[in-house]
Amino acid sequence: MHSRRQDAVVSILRTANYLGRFYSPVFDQHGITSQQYNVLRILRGAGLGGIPTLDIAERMIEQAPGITRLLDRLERKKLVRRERPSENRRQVLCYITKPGLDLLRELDTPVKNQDNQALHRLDESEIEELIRLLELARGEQPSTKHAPAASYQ
Amino acid sequence: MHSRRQDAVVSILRTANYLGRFYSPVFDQHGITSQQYNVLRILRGAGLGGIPTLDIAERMIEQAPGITRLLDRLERKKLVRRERPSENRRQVLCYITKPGLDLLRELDTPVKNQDNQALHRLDESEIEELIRLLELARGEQPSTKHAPAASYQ
DNA sequence: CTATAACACTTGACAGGACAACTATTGATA
DNA sequence: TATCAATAGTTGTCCTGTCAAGTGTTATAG
Repeated sequence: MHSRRQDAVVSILRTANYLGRFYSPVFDQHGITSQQYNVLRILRGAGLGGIPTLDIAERMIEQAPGITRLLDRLERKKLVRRERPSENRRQVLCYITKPGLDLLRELDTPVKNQDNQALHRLDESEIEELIRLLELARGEQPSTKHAPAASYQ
Repeated sequence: MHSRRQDAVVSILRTANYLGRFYSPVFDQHGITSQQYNVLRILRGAGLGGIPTLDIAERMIEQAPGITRLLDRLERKKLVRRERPSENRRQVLCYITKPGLDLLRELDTPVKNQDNQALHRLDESEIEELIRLLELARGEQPSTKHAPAASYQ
């Protein structure tokens, strides 16, 4: 009836929830959400060349419609700029603005603080083991060392 | 700059996301969502006495407003019944209906199947270790054996 | 016994994720 | 070159989650 495997599933979901709440005060204080922060980080990473809308969606593991509207909100806050280049009028290139970069810089330290405090009960080897088990859980090949993610999600 | 602790956080979030997508087809096929399923399970667990709205919210680790509206939708589908008892007209007791119980019974097998397939790459000792590490991650005292959760979340 | 606090929600407004359907471009094919 | 398919987004709708503010009900204190 009741399996440990199911307990593990529940535990993963609860922990994700817990972590969301752990980080959210940092973003709240600056008037953005964690998802908006992630998009801004992706845009900062993309640099001056900008990045098409759907490429952002891909890096976020999210569906396109959400990204369009999330960008709408960031644009309203002047943190992001979008333009449809005349060479290829199908896609929409997205750029982070100066105020966007400023906001990210303000957030760098507090976010890093949260990163360091998160999971503080786990030591280094436990962190590695957790990463390995979660990769297995997602059906991925466990890797000894990971390429850096675009952002914290 | 970039820490393994942060990788672990990202990994937890991604895995939760992955699991959500893993289970959702089962619920989709029966016209409910995973959250609605969770509430129905809680109501089934509560039995004939019913359970107040906020008690459901508590077990779901969710805010009250979401539960009120979720119950509205379940009531529209006739899967749930609510009443304000005359002894204490402040609270609203929620009950699962016959159709609600029938739906849960239909879902029992497919959900159990998903439970068994989820995390199939992990063996028993890895499941135990994962549970332990996640409890630590949430800052809880690791427990050798857990009380069964009300539902999969 | 009446004002006030505490309780148990409910409502409104907004961000986010998901799906389906639609629009506008561009590329490919006949 | 006219047509059709593929690409890249956008719009509409729905469910969920959160916060703030409001309603009705019961308990408490003066």
